[in-house]
Amino acid sequence: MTVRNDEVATLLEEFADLLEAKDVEYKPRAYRLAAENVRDYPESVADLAREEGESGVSEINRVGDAIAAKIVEYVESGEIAELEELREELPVEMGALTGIEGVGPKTVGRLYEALGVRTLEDIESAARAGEIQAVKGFGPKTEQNILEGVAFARQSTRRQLLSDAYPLSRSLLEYFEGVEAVERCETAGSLRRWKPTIGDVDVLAASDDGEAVVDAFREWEETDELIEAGTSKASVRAKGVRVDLRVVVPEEFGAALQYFTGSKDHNIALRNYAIERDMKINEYGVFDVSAIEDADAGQRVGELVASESEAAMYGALDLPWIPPEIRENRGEIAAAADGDLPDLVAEADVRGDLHTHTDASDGRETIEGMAAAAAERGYDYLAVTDHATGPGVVGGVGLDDEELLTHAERVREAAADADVALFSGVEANITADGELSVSDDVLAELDCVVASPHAALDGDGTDRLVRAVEHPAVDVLGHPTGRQLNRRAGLDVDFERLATAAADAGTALEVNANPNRLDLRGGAVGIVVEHGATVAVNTDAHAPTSLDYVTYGVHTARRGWAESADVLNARDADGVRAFLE
DNA sequence: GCCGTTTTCGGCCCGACTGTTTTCAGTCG
Repeated sequence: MTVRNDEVATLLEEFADLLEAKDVEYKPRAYRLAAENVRDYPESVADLAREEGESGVSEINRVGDAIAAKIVEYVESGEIAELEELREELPVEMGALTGIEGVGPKTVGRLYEALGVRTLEDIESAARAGEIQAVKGFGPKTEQNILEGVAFARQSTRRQLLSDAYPLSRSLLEYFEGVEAVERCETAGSLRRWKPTIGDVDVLAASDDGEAVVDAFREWEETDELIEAGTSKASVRAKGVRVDLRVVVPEEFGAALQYFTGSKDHNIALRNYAIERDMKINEYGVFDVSAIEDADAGQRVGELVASESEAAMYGALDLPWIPPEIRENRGEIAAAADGDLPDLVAEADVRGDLHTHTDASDGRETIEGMAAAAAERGYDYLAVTDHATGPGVVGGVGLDDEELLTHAERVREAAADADVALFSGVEANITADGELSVSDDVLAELDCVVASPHAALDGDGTDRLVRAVEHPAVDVLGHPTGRQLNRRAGLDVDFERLATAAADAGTALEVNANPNRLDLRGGAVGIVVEHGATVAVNTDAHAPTSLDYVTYGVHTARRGWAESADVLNARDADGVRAFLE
């Protein structure tokens, strides 16, 4: 059994919550920090535990001897004795209960002590019975808020996909354009960094009249429910997504935008970079504190150097502006200081799509319709890669060998009248052993062969995927891990090995831009690019509108530091033809 | 429980908001 990093991290977070509920000091924070670093650790922590034991695991940042021992214990035995004891002492469904807005570990602990509340059902019936407001420290408002929060917590434990959060943020920004009190506004937070899933939407507005902006926010047509509102910040629920607004004065907009975009790790590293240069950076600006004795004496201590724009904020530290997608403290500050920031691929660089479907398999549009949609986007070419039959794709959806050849002929006929170059192709299935579901002589007849895993999507997939990229007919490895956000984790993959094999074989690795997939993810793109392999940003579109997903794919590739030269479909048609041959 | 050009013990980010509290605790980002 493989133990995933996020599984270990979740256990450590439960540890933290249980300790916090018991009013233990400082340890909860230690467990949470360790959990974050375990979750972000680039390799399998379980493998590390098995191969190098406690000393290896304690090499992870913020993981010391005690937590390392617990991780090893979990990997070896499947449980942690001390966590089991804590669970017995406080037998509550911690994750579910803290999912209620406004309910944290301490509240859970107190309600368990006072009322024996263990589950969402318990807390709901206690609230209905009026028992909660009778507990010291709780009142009718809190009880009512819990009651309202329970219903939402039941259905919404998931993180939002970009395809939910991004359009919502655009809608709010457009609305604010018409609000007089708003001078400027911008998305911040993980959405601006284009993380594949979003906890909530953060929007920042510049105004000298915070109350007017908050009032307008409350009247936004998408607002379903007000969560809280003050004079400088407010939160609402809109289409099931939490939207947080902050209002700052225009002079400090850049500082606030930088601060609230994060990531937290990037900001900590940047703060330290500033301190080393006798500067101080926070959400109000960059300050020169070289002449100040106590730089911690206040929020705006020292001589203000920059605050109005983000570029000026970085410029005050002698750094070029760093694109939000790479603000993850993965070396971007050093690269910026050295003048080595990548020239990231842009959406306008994309010249075509190499993984699309038509009504010949499970798409909803004809070859001609998809070609017209590609032309309308200004593309130079489109590959028609309908499903082949095979593991994970049933006959009736996928095409067999004979149907593939007929379909390729129809693509060639359509190409004569199309305003873009058309490549005939297929999305073949990769079997559990790494073989393809289409015969070699059929593959040889097609311009563009995408090979993707559609079945047996768990366990280590490296051997199988390496075999597929080394197949001479394969041009693109489609959605390599097969993950689906909020649904399944997909294959475990040694991306270094896969990237090396792909670079040697001249096969591109896909960033599938479908917002349910985003596979490869940004971190994997970084490894792929570093090892010299080529990336293809494809939408896997099953209808013309899905070609728009390219936005999500490009920003995911940018999270992996991909430049235009790394991206196959940023080349012109001849360049792509040369690669496919 | 973790960590150290504040280094082996003594600290651990912090401000806004809400609700309950008569001066503050819990949650959230």
